[in-house]
Amino acid sequence: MFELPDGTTLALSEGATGTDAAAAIGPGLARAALAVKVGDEVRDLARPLPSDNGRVRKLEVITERSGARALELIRHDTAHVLATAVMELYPGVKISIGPPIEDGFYYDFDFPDGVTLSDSDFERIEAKMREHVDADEPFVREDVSVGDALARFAREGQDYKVELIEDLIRDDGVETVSLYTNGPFTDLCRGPHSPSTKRIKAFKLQSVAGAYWRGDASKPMLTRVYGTAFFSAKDLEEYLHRLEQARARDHRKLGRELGLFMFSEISQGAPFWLPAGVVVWNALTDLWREQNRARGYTEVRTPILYDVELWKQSGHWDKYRNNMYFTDVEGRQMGLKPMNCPAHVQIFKADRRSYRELPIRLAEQGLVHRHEPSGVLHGLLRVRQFSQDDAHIFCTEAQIEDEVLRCLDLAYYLYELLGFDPRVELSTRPDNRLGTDETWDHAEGALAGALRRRGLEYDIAEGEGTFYGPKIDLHMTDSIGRSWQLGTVQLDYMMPARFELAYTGEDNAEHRPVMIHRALFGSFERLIGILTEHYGGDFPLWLAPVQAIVLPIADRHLEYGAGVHDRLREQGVRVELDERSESVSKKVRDAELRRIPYMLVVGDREAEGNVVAVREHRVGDTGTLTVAEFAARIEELVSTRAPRF
RNA sequence: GCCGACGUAGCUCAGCUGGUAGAGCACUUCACUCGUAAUGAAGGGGUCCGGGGUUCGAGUCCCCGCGUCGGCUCCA
Repeated sequence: MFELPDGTTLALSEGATGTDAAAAIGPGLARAALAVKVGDEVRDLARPLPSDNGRVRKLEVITERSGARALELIRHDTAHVLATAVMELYPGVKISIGPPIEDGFYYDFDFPDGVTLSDSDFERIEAKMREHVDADEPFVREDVSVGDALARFAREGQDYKVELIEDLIRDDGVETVSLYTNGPFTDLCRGPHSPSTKRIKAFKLQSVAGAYWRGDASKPMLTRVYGTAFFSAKDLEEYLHRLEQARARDHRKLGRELGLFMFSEISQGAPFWLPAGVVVWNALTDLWREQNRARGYTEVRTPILYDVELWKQSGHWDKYRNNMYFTDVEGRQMGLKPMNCPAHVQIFKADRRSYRELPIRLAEQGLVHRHEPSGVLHGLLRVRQFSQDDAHIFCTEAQIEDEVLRCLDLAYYLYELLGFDPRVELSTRPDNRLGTDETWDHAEGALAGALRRRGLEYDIAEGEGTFYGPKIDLHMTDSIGRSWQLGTVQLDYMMPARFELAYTGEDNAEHRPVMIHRALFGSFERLIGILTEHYGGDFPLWLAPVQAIVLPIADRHLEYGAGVHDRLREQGVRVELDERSESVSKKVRDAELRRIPYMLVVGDREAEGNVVAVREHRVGDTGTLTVAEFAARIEELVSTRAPRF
């Protein structure tokens, strides 16, 4: 017995297939069917349904309308068709794996020596793929013994498939594997697939990239082809259009257009902050400083260059040396700090500490240098030199959960202000770790407890904690869907031990404090990158590099305009005056393109009435105000850090 | 770091199979003095990423660097 989504039940004879089920429900559904979902498992239509063993199981027929599940099916189909075409066009190519992924699929190939692929080859490959789609070739599943499968792929020289099967035998003890054949192509594949290639209505190859076999940098590099597929050309077009629009929000493009920052070959991975970018930075610094002060942090500043002895003691020499920069100073080896923690530890150690002082919360806009591999640099989001909104909290074991909760409160205060909705991750003990299980139990419990008290939903990243403690990470997504870590709250038992930190307890005995490492913006660089994309360049007034621009209509209005400009500047408004002898339309257009929130048009009427005509960015004319009224409005929006004007 | 693509004026880009560089925007000057997304004209501006090589001749072909982009790996 099967229960259908509408709650009705369906009885089928033993051995009935997915096709039979769809047909039993209705002929239209049978035609539209791509696969069936029984329980949580999606299966080929042609396969007999699993025996119900007398239980009622949920059954759903997957069609084009089934959303992500259906798209995943035909994207996986398309990956097979891609491999089919590549095998035909490039004899001797070895295939590896080709799964569906978010928004598309990929297939990894190992081309014969001397053969490379570029996107200029896509047209030819797509044409060949189209032939197979048009040919309406069924996907035929066949379950074979691992012996037969191994023999087959070994004979064909498909080494990667052989390796995959050998691993399946070794790790999972499988005795049979499934093969799927479409047209001339047979692949080792778990399935499921739709009935035939004809179900792929629209597809496109998108990019080619290198990818290590099994994601292991010591293994051969394969050629990965990315593509996507949809049920209609219209859906594909819309998707490509969305991608294009997302690229318009790219912070690297906006950063140049808005004069926020620049890069130079002469210092790879290190942003040059331009005047407009510094305004944004400083506005964020004001927020950071204000909130730190309000929440019991004290601000410090520490050096960036230290004797390597410090890094040996902290463990960075062992664990992080490859990412650090070193230099010789009069024969002494020095290293630039990649993190601020050992510096803050020095401050903690500089005095005898009492339990009465704890928690001690040291905050710093700390400039750190990390030697990131050149291939991973990415605008402001991955750089080699950056300023963290760092803080280290030295506290007792008993204070941990409250302190972590305070960190989360601050994080969410900031994130809500910025309009962020982060993904939260709790990373637990890794295999390679310091400390006892009891310590880890307590540490993980404290983090989870704080998350629970805050009512946050979170993913658990098993084993992804640092070797010195578990952590909570807050992630945001950029304009092209990549996830970046902004905030982090980490518990650390190791650093206090390595530096023999101690405080005198109520019992007059020495105790070891616990350290909490905490950065909520992550870094100002990454934050501004994400913020730029988040706002699409339209910064809220409190962050906008230029908040208003005065646009005189004709040269004879320059004097009045200059007066308006000066009065606003005295009120603390970041204001400019467009003195060019251009048309109003031109001045408005340029101000709109610069995303300036307010344009103040002044002509005869305004000069006469001692007012300004206010045009709001992306809104248009909003009427006339006196300069004082306008300044008050700005002041209100800035002081409340209003999300949008 | 690895794989691939790319690198032409400040920006965005054109430059067929080799015959010593071009557009739009921006900039400067002049004219226009304008009421809410481009007024017109003239002008200036380029070691074609750098270094080798092939060739009578290289922006164009080859090699080596550097950088950027997309992935992969990495990411306190």
